[in-house]
Amino acid sequence: MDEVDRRLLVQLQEDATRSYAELGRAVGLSAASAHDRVRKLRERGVIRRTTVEVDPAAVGRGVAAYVMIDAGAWMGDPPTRDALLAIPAIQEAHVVAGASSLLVKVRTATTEELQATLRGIYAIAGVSGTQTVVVLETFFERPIDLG
Amino acid sequence: MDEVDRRLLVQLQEDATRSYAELGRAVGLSAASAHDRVRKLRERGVIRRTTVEVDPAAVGRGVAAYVMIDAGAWMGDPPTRDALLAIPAIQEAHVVAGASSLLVKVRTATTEELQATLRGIYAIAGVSGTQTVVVLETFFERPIDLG
DNA sequence: ACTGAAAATATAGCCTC
DNA sequence: GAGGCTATATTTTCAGT
Repeated sequence: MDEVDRRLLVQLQEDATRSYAELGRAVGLSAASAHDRVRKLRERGVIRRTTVEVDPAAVGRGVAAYVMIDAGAWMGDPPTRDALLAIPAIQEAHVVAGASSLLVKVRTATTEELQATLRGIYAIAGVSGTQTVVVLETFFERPIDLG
Repeated sequence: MDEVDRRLLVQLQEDATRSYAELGRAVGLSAASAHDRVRKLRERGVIRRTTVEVDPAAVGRGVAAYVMIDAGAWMGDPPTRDALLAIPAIQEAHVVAGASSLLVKVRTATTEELQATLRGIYAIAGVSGTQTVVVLETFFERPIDLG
């Protein structure tokens, strides 16, 4: 993970369709060497995967919300994780420090579906309460800053 | 946006390095037709961009936190957006409904840097308070469910 | 890490339904 | 308008150095 790797990651976060020739040019390497670097970044797990960012509204997932989950007991264990994974509308789940125990990000088509998702969350063992923050507008979402 | 498009998006969200031949096979189309569909999805903005997911810890951004920002006045306007954009550690920013006005996701190397970021947030016009939720462990982060 | 060649893939033009 | 076929241009990938 030297400066060259970091610059390759910046390029790929911006646009992962760039050719290795182009990547090499951007960081001062041949296409083959750039390719080699990127391959190693993948192998080491620094690059977890290559994916496409989809417009949520365009695929009927226009409602986003963050749900903070309160618990009577510790919920930071695999059974909780699996229970959350089983709810498709939950896009992210984190164990957090603070007033609540867990924080999840939910994406649904409608507020009715959001309500159904909350019902599903309450059904998980240990959940004693939730606070929901509905997203009105997303200002921006961007890659990790590697400056 | 028919069923075929949705299946293409599922494939690409999983792994955007898949060849068009492979994509075509997965949805029952020729490589050329699959390519055509994907091109149109990009043109229409359904696919916003192709990117790589980077392991935050591997690039020295191991600390994640959500910050709820309280405001005395309405902060859902472009000047606020620009002020948040100017803080590199802020990865996402949303205007939300609830007790707070804004919710941002922050990624830093250390808790000291998190503190500095909070200082930066307090410096924005209109901010009257914050509540920070520090991520202890991320259970999972996954693509939008297109089922 | 670079060069050069081989294999795989992406892309464009044209045709058909 | 959408899919499919063919041919060409790029790109990836793998030697060897």
